[in-house]
Amino acid sequence: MVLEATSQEALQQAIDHFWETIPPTWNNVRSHVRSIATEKFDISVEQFHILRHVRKGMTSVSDLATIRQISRPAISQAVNVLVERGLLTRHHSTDDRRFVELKLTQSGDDLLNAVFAENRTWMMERLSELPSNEMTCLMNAMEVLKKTFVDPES
Amino acid sequence: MVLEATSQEALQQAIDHFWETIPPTWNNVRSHVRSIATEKFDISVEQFHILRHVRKGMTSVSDLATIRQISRPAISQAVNVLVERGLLTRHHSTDDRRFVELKLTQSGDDLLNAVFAENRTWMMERLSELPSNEMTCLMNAMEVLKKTFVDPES
DNA sequence: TATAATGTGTAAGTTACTTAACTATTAACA
DNA sequence: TGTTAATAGTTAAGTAACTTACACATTATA
Repeated sequence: MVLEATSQEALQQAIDHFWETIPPTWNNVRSHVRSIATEKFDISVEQFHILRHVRKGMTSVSDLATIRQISRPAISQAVNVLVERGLLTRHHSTDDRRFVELKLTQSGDDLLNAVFAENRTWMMERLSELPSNEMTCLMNAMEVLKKTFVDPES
Repeated sequence: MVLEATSQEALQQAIDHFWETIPPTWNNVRSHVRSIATEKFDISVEQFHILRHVRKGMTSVSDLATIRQISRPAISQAVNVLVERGLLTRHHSTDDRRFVELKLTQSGDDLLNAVFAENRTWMMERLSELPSNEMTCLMNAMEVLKKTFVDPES
């Protein structure tokens, strides 16, 4: 026996909840990251995302453009700034010389750590107030969200 | 007896999950909305958010600026475009003539309905595949997220 | 080996944002 | 009550980040 399908009404309600929750949640977290990134380190949120993805192993301009949903030239220009600031290095791949491999410098890595550390403090202040059952619920829901809206594509 | 506090490790893991899930999820949904809004209706995602918030009762430029985290002039300029396109009307409040009350026109309302309808189809395709227990989990988690990152402020 | 495809960068133009300064209206208060 | 301060919004000017179109280098393909 399979689990019964969710009703149309419940689905609609879930979509409403999504719209009331996800955009403002991300907007608030993003805002906090922006204030750290711009005020303390003078980089944009987009530049922060690029550093973050490079550290996660996404080292090509094209991949970054795909995942960030902006054009390759836009990534290239943002990378220019990051290279000029000594946060990132470019060098041509030895396998395929068309590829430019991006790599964090030490200070790029430090900057990322510093931003994440400040953000962690901020988020922990909020998350630590949750009872453990709600935390478990949250963790499971993240997996569900990822499976539903992230993994299927790209 | 109170529920025990979440450990530091679990909190850190929750934050990691958040970063792996919420930004790409919202980015993908936003992307889909953008493709509908720009290709079919020639408005930006920001303009869509303005229409959405006005319909929800947020009728002043200042409130929109606060919730969207952009400057009042930026909202004012976006509203100009929406008024020129006949999607929104401005008129001075009778209570306090400094206030400009924004209101959706019929075609603004229609546009919003059309965008939401297309988005609903897209999201339902994905959400309908979830078993009901995961759906329940998702709904609960949205409440938790909202309480944690949205309601405390603003 | 010529041609197409791919990955990236450059150039020019557009758009959406910012801050500063302005108008109109209301509130505070001596 | 009249003057000053505060608030809501817009206008103006400048900037930053994006876009498309094109160019270049390298690799795959026929």
